[in-house]
Amino acid sequence: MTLTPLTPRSPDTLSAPPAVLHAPVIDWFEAHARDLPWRRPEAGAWGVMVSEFMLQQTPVGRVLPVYEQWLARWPRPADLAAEPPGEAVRTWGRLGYPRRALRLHAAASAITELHGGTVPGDHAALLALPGVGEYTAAAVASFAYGQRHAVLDTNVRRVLARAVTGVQYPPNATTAAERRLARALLPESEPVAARWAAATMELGALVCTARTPQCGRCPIAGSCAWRAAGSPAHDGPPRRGQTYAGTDRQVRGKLLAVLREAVAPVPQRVLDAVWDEPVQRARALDGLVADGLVEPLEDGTYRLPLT
DNA sequence: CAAGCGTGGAA
DNA sequence: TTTCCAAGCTT
Repeated sequence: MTLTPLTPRSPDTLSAPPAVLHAPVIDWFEAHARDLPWRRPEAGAWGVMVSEFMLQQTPVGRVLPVYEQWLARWPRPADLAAEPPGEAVRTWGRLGYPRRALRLHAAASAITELHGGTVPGDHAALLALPGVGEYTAAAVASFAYGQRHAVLDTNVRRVLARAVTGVQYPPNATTAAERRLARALLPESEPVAARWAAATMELGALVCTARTPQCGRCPIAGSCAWRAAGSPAHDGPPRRGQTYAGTDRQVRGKLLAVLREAVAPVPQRVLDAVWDEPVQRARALDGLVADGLVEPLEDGTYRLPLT
């Protein structure tokens, strides 16, 4: 089989969607997909949704144990909705970005009240749920309900940037051009499109990785525009890195860690011990309260929210 | 639309 | 050691 390298071009000029990509990527997926619990049929739409929340900016390996605990304790949205949001925050553990736990709890409540306890399959209804954005709505509709959507996560964006556009990395923020390209590449058949979405994501996660892509194991290396161009290094402004040490985020993390472990309301002085700079400490705590992650009590103690 | 939001593993 | 980065969302 001869693969013709794709030359860099805009989606507007795609005379025909390069279906040459579909079969190799999907075949590779059939052979190499990881056996993840949220991909098994018994996960259901709720399992898929829980996994998508947890996987927002958190690696698979750290999600796995918490996912299992979560589904065992709250097998349906209504089970979670019946408990205080603080229990969601506590069970979230150290996955990071704990507002996601709060939003997942709020989403479970909305699903219970507005959708009879069943995760909606409608893209717009999904998008209306707390914590569900463009990516997560498409992912749930596609993975749980087999629908045809452009599922644009960081993995897919990187695969398309390289294989089709011919650059090492996608832009910092998702662009209209990327959405157009992803839509143009979507297989016509609904089930094939759903498979394609999962397959491109997995290819980005396992082979077409950010740092050291394993091109030797890539099913479309022969038609990759980036390789055809000589694998040029990223050109442009450096990708925005995140600092952490000394930030409010770090302080928030320390404060919340204390509250997660506590079985009773925590006195102010215990929280004061986690950070010595009082202005930043107060700002961080205020922020947690404002976010609804922490509940201040009349007596000056704090706990995870009951409401 | 850029900034803010956690955490830990790997290079 | 430092830096990068991991299935984003909200404001």
